[in-house]
Amino acid sequence: MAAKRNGAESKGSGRRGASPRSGQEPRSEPPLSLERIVATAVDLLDAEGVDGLKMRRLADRLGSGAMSLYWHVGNKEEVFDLALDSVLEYRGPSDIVESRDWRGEIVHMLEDWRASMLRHPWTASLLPRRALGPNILSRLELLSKTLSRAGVVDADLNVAIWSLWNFVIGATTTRANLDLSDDDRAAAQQRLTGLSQHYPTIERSRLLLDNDWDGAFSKGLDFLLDGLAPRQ
Amino acid sequence: MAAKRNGAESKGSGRRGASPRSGQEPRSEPPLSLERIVATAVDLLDAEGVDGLKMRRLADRLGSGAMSLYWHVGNKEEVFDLALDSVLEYRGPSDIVESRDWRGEIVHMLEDWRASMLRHPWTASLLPRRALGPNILSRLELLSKTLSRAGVVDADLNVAIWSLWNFVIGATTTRANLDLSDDDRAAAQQRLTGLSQHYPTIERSRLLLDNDWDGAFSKGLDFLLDGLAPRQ
DNA sequence: ACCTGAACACCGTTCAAGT
DNA sequence: ACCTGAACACCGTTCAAGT
Repeated sequence: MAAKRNGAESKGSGRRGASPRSGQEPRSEPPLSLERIVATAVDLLDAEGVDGLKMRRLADRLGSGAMSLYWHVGNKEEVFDLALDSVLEYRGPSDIVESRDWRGEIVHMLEDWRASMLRHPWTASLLPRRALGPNILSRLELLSKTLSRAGVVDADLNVAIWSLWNFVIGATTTRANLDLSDDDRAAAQQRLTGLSQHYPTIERSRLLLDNDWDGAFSKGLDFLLDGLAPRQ
Repeated sequence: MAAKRNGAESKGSGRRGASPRSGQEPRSEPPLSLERIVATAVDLLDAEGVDGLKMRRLADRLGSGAMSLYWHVGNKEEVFDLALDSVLEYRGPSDIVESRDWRGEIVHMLEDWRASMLRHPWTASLLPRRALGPNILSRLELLSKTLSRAGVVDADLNVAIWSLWNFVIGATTTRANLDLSDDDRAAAQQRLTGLSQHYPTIERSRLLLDNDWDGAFSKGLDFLLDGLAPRQ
């Protein structure tokens, strides 16, 4: 309820706070800033996962008191939102002017999307439950534009986008979580072979042991694109 | 690490009837049991969401001391696992003998899957991050069998299953979470229209306002199936 | 075998206060 | 404007102990 913080907008590009004499203090910690907080949060999440991000630990890494964060940030949820979006910035060509190969473009965009998420596995748990930040929206916009230009009619556009979104989200969350713990995999294998009479088909196809995630993603994406916009 | 509990198997099918609406009126609580714990956990999750499940609160509803749960259950994670799987029991025809319409069967299975999850929105956050219980595996087995019978060659089987899995997971998590908070939706709309020059395409297609989730799911599923196994 | 209260080790956040 | 320590209200879980 405190009337203090209101920077919930993330200030768009941030960046304005460049101290005139910046770069003078290699020794001591630079002052707190939204940018530093977000960047450090990403590091922490990379290192310790979703459950590893605690406000006190984050403050520790920043060399500040735990409560100092709350001047820059409303609460922990906001840290999640900002970290998530910051990691999903699209660095590919922001616009494709002459897209002869629209399908290749889409495949590239989605594989980049997936790769960005797998580089930071915690995004898989967060993305589906959080608000969409500007970088995420940019990706959707570009995807949308490319599909539209590729000839997908307006009536099918949203279905196409959500289908691709679903595919990426599902693939990354599954990949990030099923793969993370080897002991779980081993246990699952044990259980499956033990109960192979109950699940003969998926046992035979080695569904849970198949770890060609990359191949499954690109092949599945191909199938989906075949359905969405068959090559003429 | 205590050597006590080991009933991690969930005892097969969970959740059979018993006192339907016996909240906490009668003073004579039945004794604690895994089944009661899981069923009550589901109720609690339905009512309060993932964050609403606390061991103390769960014990309250069961009319027991908070620590009593730990005799039946290893920890909170296990409660999540058991609740999740118990809710995903498939009640459809457990086997399709003469499946003329395999495609219809698959659509039915997946729409039932989605419906089961949306009836308990918290499953959307849990399913991708947890171990696969027997009911989930049964669904995968049946799906696998049907696809195989439909003529999907073994080499494509795993890709097909994971693609459909991805689609269902992505669709339900997105639906459950984006739809949950109306204020978020309003905020997103505001932001989007305010920044419509940045995201003209998705603004024009009203991507974030389109709430025909059911239609998007079945249409998208149709597209995906077209790609996976084109009707001859 | 089953259940329990007290207690520990946290964690997010409020508050009153410093500069 | 920015930062802080002390303190509060939790929460999962251990433990020693009850029946």
